[in-house]
Amino acid sequence: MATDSWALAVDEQEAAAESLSNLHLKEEKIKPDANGAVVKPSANAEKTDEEEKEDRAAQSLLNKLIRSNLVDNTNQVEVLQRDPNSPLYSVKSFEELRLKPQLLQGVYAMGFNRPSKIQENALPLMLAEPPQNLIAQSQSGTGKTAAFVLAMLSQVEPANKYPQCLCLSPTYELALQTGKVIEQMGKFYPALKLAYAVRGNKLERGQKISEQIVIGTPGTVLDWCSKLKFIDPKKIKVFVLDEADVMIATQGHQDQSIRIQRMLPRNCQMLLFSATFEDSVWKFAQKVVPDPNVIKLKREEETLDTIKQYYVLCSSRDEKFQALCNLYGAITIAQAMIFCHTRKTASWLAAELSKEGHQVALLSGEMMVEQRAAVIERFREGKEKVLVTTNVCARGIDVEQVSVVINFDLPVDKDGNPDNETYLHRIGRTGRFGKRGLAVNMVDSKHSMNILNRIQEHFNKKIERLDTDDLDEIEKIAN
DNA sequence: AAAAAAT
Repeated sequence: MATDSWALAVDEQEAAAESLSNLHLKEEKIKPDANGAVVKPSANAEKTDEEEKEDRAAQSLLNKLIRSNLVDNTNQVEVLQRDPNSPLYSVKSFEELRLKPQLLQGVYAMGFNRPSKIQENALPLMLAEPPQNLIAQSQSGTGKTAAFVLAMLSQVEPANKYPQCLCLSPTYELALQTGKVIEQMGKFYPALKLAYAVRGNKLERGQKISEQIVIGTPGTVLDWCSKLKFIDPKKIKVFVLDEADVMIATQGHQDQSIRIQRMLPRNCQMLLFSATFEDSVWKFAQKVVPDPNVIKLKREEETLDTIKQYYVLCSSRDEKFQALCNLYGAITIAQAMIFCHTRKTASWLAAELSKEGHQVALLSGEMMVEQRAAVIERFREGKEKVLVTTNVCARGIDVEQVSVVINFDLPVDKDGNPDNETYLHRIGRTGRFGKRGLAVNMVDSKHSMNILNRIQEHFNKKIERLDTDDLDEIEKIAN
């Protein structure tokens, strides 16, 4: 894929990051000590025996907490076709799909050998002639992104220098992440270009863009299609809604998403993907998508089997903070995300943690986009171990080393009711692609205990108490 | 309440 200025900037950042991390590896080279035991010199150089002991305790705590069943791949896929008479089939290999050679090359270059469960069923429908509309629900980390990127890339005509595929994401960070997948998978199309319709990406007025694929957030995309006329929506062939439930929910980005959708041509293919669809949203989805095919991965609660869930009982925000500090040694063994309800709490918590001498990163919607891009990049590279954030990072953000999610505030909607979908998405940031994960919920009142109990009932999955003052009890619970 | 816009 030809790189535009934005993509080039990303490439340069990556190259710089790579050389930095190589340097880091050299410094950290593991070598045996005098007794033949292998230690990481830089990790223990300035630590006292006491601190080392704490480190070991934290490591063993983490290992016990996240020990869990391996992924059970027995999830069943349910497929409802818009034409029940046409043959139902799934593919077991990418070759069967007869993709263009450049696309197949891109698929293999990304390390995909065979389709995932959702891809087996979704790809034949999406690539059928004529193109089919699809509403698909499957858990976090099952390959939804690759599925719809493949659909866009197989429909696109690189020779036509105007936007033909449009993908909407709920946040800036997710748009960047998905854009990277599009760039990687499409890199063997020499003439293909991708445009990012996100905040801060300002273009010169008065001309159309030539990129064949556009990824973006709703507000900017709407502007590009209507007021600024950078995009001719009538020429869009494939329209993708990622995290579709929040994109069409009244509480979410419904207005803008639907306004964009109405500008598209009648025969435009519509693809809706999400891990969750609350009942009312599911009904609305089937109303706005003409003749949809529907794919559901049964037993959504299976997701939770690879994630150990706990709660910590406190009586105030300050106590939650203390409990979090007690846990800190354990959570920083790998990477962790800490979710707060408001931007204000997030920035307060990040400040308090750094006052305690902990290195943390902060990410919320009140920050400038340049800053947000830099923070998420540092977190991805592992330069930041702990990310304090809001619901901006609840969905889709995929950082492999994240093994701990902490709900400093439980997810609630605007009426103060438990937000089960957001809960599932948040803790789904860990335990991705079959890895194990740990979720810790901080409770600070009768009210939030009630919220937690309702979440527990909704998923019918025990959330156990964790006492961060008592290491013995932690061990006991972990066993 | 958060996110999302060149308003």
